[in-house]
Amino acid sequence: MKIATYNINGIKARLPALTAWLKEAEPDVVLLQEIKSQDENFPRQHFEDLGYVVETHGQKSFNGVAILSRLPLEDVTRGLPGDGDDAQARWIEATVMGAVPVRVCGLYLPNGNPVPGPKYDYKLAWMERLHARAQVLLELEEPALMAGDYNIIPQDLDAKRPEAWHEDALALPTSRAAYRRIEHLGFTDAFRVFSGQPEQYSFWDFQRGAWERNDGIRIDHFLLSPECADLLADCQIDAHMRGREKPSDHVPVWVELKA
DNA sequence: ATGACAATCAGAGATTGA
Repeated sequence: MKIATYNINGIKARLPALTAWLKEAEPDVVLLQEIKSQDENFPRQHFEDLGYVVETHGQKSFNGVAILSRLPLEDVTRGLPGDGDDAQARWIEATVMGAVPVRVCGLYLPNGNPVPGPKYDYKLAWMERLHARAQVLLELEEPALMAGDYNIIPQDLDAKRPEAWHEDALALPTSRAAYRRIEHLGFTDAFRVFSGQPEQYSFWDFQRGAWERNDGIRIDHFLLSPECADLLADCQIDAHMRGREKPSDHVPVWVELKA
């Protein structure tokens, strides 16, 4: 089972690039972030014609997450528990019914800039809720993963110019500690299982020729429960997608599970 | 210190992103 995460930065603008990638990469499941679309405007039929079932959790203009799956989905839920007043669409869950069922959570973690301020407070509060949800998932003792745009640069290794990010919400010690606190509950960063190499990024700014200079950061992650990590066969970043026509600023990251 | 780039909504330019 091949499961991918992809911050597409607008479903409407990314339809050609996403469609081409689906046909090339043939993922079974795709967790999408920043669809920037309301549910009723999402091009559902387009993906159904390609063989995917579609579940969305959208909002107008900003944020929004979705799941595309070639396998049946069960028990779909929307919204990260812990704040019924949270109007931002950043979390969707479903169980993928493969040979081994896998609970998948697609997430778009708040950016948090500028620091300090209400946006950073929201980021930290959201990560506290994520920690609580992660604990519940672990207690199930079943294959589960949380994947998406975490807006966290876990280590200096994950940035071309780490010093440029040290005061930023993506890499502040407080941000990194909140991420590690979740990881250390017992989750595995799937990408680092296979590669300790530097210069492996999932995001490059549109500005200043960042892609051409490989001036990137690794902020799109897969965290796997122990039962899911036992199924892990591969994890790769499809960096080449950043060089395509009308690319997103993020590229797909995927895992292969023996499930 | 600022802007550069892109997407959205709207129908110009502000807002958001990382």
